Amino acid sequence: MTEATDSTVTPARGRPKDPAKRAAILKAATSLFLSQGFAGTSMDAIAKLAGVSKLTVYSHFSDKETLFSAAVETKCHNTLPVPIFELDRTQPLRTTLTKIGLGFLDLIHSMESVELQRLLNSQAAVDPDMSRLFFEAGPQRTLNAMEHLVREANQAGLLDAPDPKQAAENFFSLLQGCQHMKTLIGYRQPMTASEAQPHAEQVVDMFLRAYGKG
Amino acid sequence: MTEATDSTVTPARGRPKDPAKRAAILKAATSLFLSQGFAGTSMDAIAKLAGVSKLTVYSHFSDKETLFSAAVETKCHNTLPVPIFELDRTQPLRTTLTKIGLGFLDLIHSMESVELQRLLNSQAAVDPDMSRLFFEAGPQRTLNAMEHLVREANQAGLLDAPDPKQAAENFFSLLQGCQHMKTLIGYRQPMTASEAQPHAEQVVDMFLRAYGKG
DNA sequence: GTCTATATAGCGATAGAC
DNA sequence: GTCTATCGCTATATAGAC
Repeated sequence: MTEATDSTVTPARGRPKDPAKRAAILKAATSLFLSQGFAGTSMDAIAKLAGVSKLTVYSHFSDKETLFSAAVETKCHNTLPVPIFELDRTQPLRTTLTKIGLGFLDLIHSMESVELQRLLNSQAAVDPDMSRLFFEAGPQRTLNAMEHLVREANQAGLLDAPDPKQAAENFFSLLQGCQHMKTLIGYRQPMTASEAQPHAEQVVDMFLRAYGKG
Repeated sequence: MTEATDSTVTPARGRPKDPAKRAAILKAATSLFLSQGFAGTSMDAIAKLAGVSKLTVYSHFSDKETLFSAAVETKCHNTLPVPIFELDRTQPLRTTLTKIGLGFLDLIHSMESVELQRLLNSQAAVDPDMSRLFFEAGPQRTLNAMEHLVREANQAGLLDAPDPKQAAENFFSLLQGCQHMKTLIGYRQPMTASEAQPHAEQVVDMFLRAYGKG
């Protein structure tokens, strides 16, 4: 604050403080919080992994909760790329849905997503804001895109789903299945690509049996 | 488990140790672990809630992990009453399925179940055995019973589900829906009875559209 | 066998030197 | 602005009296 180096060319104006250390801290914190949980991660461990001293950590983030929030935010934007949800009328609907399904399975069975959801679950009671952040940045957008696709398919005469929003939820619920719950509680390994294919096909099959234009 | 009460008539012989204190400790531990998590629960808090001293706790359970395991085991036998899965041919299948669905929703949205699953999620990486215990004692039995019912319904000509096991999983996956995930991460309150009714009906509707005969 | 009091260790957060 | 050394607190687990 007392300072100098006023009219220099260097961007180190006023209080340059953080070059890339902040990023290193955030990266280390994210990794540890996801794998060890909130209580299981110490500020010392974060500092050590980031290659800085603990006080440097505190100079960037006032306390552990603040750092935790920042770390989770950086991982909250898991979502399917919107282009997947474009209804391509040159392809059969079944193909489009299967492709969406595979993308979704790949996303939710990534170590990243699994650990993030475990973390949110464990902090659900204490950090409801974080859950809101996550859900609206990720799942909600995916659900909206799917609902939009169902509406288009209805209008195109490809589907007969009276409640598109509900149909979208049902689609992803089926994709999650029991497998995802088993994975979250550690009873099974995340689904592999070769397992995902038949599962997605089976889900699309049921979905079309229920909502397909008959 | 390593107990004795050897060949004496008087229960106070030798080392009677635990009258009902063990039960009190387990009850307190279960309550705290479920609501506060593993790291968030101290042995002091358990002792205080159980109304005994901390050393008494340690005399019954060698360490915190052991107590944790024992506490979780006592809560792992949540399952749907099997009688619900009896196929009553005097009632429409839709009615039976809706009843099962409502029972399932009531179970998984109970505070007890929600907290247990959050706990298992947070300890998934460190306690895989516990997840196995839970899944096989609870969800697996429910799934088996449902699969059996689907098989019966197939034979009775009420359903046309080529893969009964898969159909059973799909049924419960639909019931869980997105709502349950939102509840787990703390984004929504558990589903109430008045919300459960239309949801169950909607699920049964889709299920019968997909697997119903004709 | 059970309780009060305590040893030991680890974590979050801070004070002072470069 | 960054690092080393440390305070204060809490929690697990134990030692000694009734």
